[in-house]
Amino acid sequence: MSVVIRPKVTIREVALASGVARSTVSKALAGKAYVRPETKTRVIEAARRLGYRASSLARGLRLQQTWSVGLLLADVSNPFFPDIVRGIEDLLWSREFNLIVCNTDYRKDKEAAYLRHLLDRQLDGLILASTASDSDEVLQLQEQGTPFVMLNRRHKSVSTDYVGMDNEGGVRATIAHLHALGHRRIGFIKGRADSSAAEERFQGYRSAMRAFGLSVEDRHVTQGDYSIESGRDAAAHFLRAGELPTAIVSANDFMAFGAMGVFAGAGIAVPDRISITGFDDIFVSALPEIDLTTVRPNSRQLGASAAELLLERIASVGATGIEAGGIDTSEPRDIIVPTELIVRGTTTSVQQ
Amino acid sequence: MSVVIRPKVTIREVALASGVARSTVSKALAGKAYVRPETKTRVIEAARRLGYRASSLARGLRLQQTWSVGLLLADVSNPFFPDIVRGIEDLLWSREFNLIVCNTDYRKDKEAAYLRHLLDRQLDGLILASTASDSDEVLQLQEQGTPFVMLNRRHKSVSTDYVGMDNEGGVRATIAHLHALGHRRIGFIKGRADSSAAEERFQGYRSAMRAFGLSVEDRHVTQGDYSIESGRDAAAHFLRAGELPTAIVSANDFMAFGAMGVFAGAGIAVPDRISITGFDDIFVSALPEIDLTTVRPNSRQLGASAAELLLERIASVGATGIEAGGIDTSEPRDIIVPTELIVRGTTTSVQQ
DNA sequence: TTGTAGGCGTTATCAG
DNA sequence: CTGATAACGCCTACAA
Repeated sequence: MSVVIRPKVTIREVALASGVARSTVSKALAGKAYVRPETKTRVIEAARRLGYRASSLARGLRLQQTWSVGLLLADVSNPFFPDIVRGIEDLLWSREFNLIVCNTDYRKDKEAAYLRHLLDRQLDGLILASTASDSDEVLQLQEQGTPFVMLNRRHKSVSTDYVGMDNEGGVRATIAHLHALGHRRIGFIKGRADSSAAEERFQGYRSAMRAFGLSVEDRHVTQGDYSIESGRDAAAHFLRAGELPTAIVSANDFMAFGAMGVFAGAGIAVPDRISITGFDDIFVSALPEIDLTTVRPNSRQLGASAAELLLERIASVGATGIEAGGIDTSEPRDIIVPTELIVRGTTTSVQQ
Repeated sequence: MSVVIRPKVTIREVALASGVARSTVSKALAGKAYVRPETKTRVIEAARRLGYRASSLARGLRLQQTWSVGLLLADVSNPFFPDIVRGIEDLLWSREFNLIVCNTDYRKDKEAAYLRHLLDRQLDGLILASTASDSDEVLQLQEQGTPFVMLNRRHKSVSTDYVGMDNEGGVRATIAHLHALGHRRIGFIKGRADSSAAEERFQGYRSAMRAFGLSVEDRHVTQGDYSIESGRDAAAHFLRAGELPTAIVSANDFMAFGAMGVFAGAGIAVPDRISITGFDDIFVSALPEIDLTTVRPNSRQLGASAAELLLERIASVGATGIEAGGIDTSEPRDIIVPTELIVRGTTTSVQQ
C-alpha cells in the first residue's frame, strides 16, 4: 500500500486559502500586531481547516531559538536522577520547552563531546548535573553567554547560577536526631571525592559534631564513592577499626545499604547494635525490608527549580539581546532546596 | 562586566576566509563532491581556525530533519524506565541523534498534547512506550508516515514496528523453576489491565501451568496494577482466599515487594512458607535485604533495540523519499528481547 | 572543479 | 491595517 503523503501545510497555503499575504497570516496567528478582526478570524479559520502548524524549525532559524534545553547528567539509570529529571521535565513541559537528556558517565571526554554537540543544536540553555567541578567547558559557556545552570555541583573557580539541596542542613538534622537518641560515637561515610555535594554533607557532619561537642575521630570517617560496594567496604573498615561507632551516617542511601548488608552478615543487628542513616531517600529506602532513616532532598522540586531558574535566565538573556552586543550581566543566583529528615527503622536509641 | 558576544560564525565567514564560495565550503566540509584537495584543505583549515560549526537548525530546515527522536513514556521516575531510557540514549548518541524525553503519566490527554507538540518539532521519529493500546493517535502517525516504534505495548488493531521483551518466556521459566522445586499450587498477581505486556505475562503463567498439568484456580489469580500497594492488596486477598498457594508469581517486582511485606507482617516466612517471584529485576531486587527471585528483561538492550529499529525505519523512509510521494512500505518488524530468570532467595523447595 | 541562484518556512521591518 | 521584501544559515541543482 503506497499511501500518498499530504505534505505538511505551510503558512503559504493558509495565506492562499484566506486571501492574504503570508506576513499577515503570521501576524494574525501570533496576535501581536494590528490585524482587522475580520481578517484575523478568517485566517484563523483557514489555518484550523487546513490543520496548519507552524514549523518550529523555520521559526527557530528565524528567531534563533529552539525551545529546547539540554540536561547533562551522569546516568539516568542511577536512581538518584530520575526524580530530578522528572521535576525538570514537568516544569519545561508547562512552558512548552523540550528536554534533551544526555548521559555522560562522569567521563570528561563524553561530556565535552556532548557539549559541542548540543551547542551545534543551538539549544536555548543547559542544565549541568554531571560536570566535573573544574571543567574548562563551563568557563567557555560562561564567556560565550550560553545560559546554563549548575545542578548539585558547583564549579570550583567560577561563580554561576546554582541550584542545590541543603546538604549540610540534612546531615546536621541527622546528627541532631542521633544525638537526641543518645548516640555519641557517630561515624561517617563520605561520598565521591570530586563532588561538591559530598563535600557539603561531610561539612554538615563536622559542624554538627562540633556543635554537640562530639569529637570527629579519623577512624570513624571513611571515604566512599556513593556505590553500594563502597558502602560494604566502609562497613568492613569500621569492623576492623576497633571500637565500633554506635551510629553511622552515610553520605547517600546506596552506601548505607551496603553497610547494612555487611553488618547484618557479621551478626551486628541494625539498629539494635548500630544505627545507620542515609541521604537521598531513593524509593527503596521506604520499603519495609529496608526502612532506612534518611534525608529526603525533594528531588522533583530540585529539578523544577533548576529548570525555572534556567528559563528565567534564558528570558533575561533574550531581553538584554545578544544582538545588542551584551549578555545578561545580572548576578548569578543561588537556590538551595530544603531537605527533610525521614526517620524510619534503622535508627534507635543507643543501647547500654 | 559586559562581555561582547562574538556572533556565531557561519559558513559565510569560512567562505570569505578561505576565498571560495559558500557552496564550495559546504562541499568541502561534507566531503561528498569533487573539490580540489588543495582547496579542500584550505577550507577545512579556515573552518577549524574560525571554530565553524554548522547550524543544525539551518541544515535541518533545508534537509527537513532534526536528528532528534522523542520518547513518550509514563514516568521516568518509575524504576522500570530509566534503564530503557539509558539504552535508547546510548544508541542514539552513537549515531549522533538526540533524545527528547516526555512523561505522560498514562494520561491520554497529555499524551495527545505531547504528540502534537513533537510533530510541530518535526522530530525524525518517535518511541512510544506509554501509549494506550487503543490510541487513535497511533493510527494517525501511521497514516501520516511518521516513523515510530512501539515499546512494550502493542496497539490493539494496527500492526506496527514493535520491540518488547519475552514476557511469556520469562514467566514460563519462572513456573518451571518453581515446579522443579516441587511447587504445585502457584498463584499469580496480574499487572495493569490495559497493558499488553501484563497480558503476555499472564498468558505465560497459564500456558506454563497447563504444560505442567497444573490447574489455574480463580482464587489463586488476582488483579494488580503494578504498584507496591496493589501487591499488598493481592497478598491480603490470598490470605483471605482459603488455602494459601505455596508460591506466588507476581507480574512485576513492585507487587512482589508489597506482597512480601504483608506476608512478613502476617508471620508467614518467605520463602520457607511461601515462595515469591517478580518480574523486571529492578536494582533493588538484588539487595540482600530483598533478594528477590525475578525475571530480568535486559532493559538496556530493549531500549537500544527500539532505538535501532527506529533509526532503520527513519533511514528507509528517507530512502523511499517522502517527497517522492510514497512512504516506507516495508513490513512492520517485531523484535523480542529475551528475558532471563534470576534465582535468588525468595524461592525455595516446597516444605512438606 | 567552482560559483550562482534558489529555496527550506518563518517573522520583522518598512512602505503603502 | 496589509503586503512586499529580506533574512535566519544551509544545501543542491545547474551553469560556468
